[in-house]
Amino acid sequence: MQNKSKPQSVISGAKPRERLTDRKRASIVQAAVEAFQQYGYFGASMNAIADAASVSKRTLYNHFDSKEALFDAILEELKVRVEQLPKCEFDDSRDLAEQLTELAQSEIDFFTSEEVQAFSRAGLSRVLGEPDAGQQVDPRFFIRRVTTWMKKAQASGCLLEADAEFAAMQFVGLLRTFAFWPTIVHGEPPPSRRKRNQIVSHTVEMFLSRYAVN
Amino acid sequence: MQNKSKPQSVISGAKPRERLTDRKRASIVQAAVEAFQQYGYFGASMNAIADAASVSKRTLYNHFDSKEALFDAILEELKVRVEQLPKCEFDDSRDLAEQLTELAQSEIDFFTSEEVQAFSRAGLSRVLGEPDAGQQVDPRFFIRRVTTWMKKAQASGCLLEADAEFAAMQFVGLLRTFAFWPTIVHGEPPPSRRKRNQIVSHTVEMFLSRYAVN
DNA sequence: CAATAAGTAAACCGATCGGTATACTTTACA
DNA sequence: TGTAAAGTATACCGATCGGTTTACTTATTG
Repeated sequence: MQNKSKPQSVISGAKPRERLTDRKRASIVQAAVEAFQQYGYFGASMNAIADAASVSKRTLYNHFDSKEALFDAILEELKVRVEQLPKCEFDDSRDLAEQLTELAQSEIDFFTSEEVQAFSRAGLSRVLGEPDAGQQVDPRFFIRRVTTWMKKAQASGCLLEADAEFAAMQFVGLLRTFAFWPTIVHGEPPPSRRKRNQIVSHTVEMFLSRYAVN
Repeated sequence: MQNKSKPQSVISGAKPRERLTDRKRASIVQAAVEAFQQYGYFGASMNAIADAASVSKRTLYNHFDSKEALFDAILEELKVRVEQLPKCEFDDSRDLAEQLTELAQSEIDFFTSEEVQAFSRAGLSRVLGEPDAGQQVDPRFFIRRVTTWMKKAQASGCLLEADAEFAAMQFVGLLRTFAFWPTIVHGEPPPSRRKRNQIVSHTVEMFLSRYAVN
């Protein structure tokens, strides 16, 4: 018997006194996230996940009926995370650039986080190998928050009228160009806090130079 | 031992009057591109590629020592393609927006093309499953053309001084946000000519509103 | 404190993978 | 036209995969 103090789910919060079965489950999820990140969906074997989780293979299959089910369970947890992001309501009494900066910052913090990175890599590798099975995620889902912000800012007359969703994609796209895709594709380390601030400020600057009312 | 005498593109279709061995090779490559695109690097099996190419497995391995070699051979062809893109030299006697539009258009045409899409999917699926073995592609490679354009435009005083590579990434990133990643990730059909023109014009507009000297 | 739910290790299954071996036929060219 | 190069079909190899089975031990709980 080795570590009794296995960390909890990478994705959900910490809970100190859990039943063994819950700890096992959390251990599995953590190992799965790491394995999927490191080797992709197909490269991560259930054997390896069970080993890394210090769990017998049968236990793994008692918790999750299949590799797919395991993956989907993690995906579901991730979606919850997205919905728990701060609301970022537009407030026309506050400075526009300041609010945009906040929005960009929370956005960039989200998708440079380890869990999101891990799962994006895994999800991408899966969708690339099983084009059919991957359409469970709405492309608009991850920019919905920004889109609604844009709409409100436009309605308040603080932003030029334009296709809000398009503008939101430009905004998020600029962030992802520097802080998401390079990490995913080239395995670069995620940008430092300082780097991220630069990216955010350049993005806000470009966005406002196009959409600010003057 | 691979190439003997083969100036013709491996990626494009087979020509009628070739030696049998060349036709076989071309057939293999074509089948491989399609298989890699459809099933990803790991999902595409050498058996399936041989069958699809109407070639015996031994012939496949006579042309390419391994799956990796086959993949790399195609990758090499793709690089040549990139280098053959029109030069797009900056010309300060011409309208800035017009030139930027041309640059964007040739850029977007390139990475919405079927071959580039196919190979991006394959390359991505591979790099996600073998993070170590995939770093043969320089991230700067695909924006080099735009970067040098930016530098010349800046030197001519037509664009605001700024980090040329960063600006190039913003420019290309905006294009890819709409015309590359959605196709790769969500399997959407590539945007129509009309759609692409819209993307180009919005991108040029945003870019100029930030970097044009006025 | 039993009963039972959940855990363990290890062998096993059928399928598939990348790649090779064998034995033979077709194509290309000096 | 004869021979070497390149093609074919098919079976095979060892490894690994997702998932199951067996026989047993440990935790949790009424």
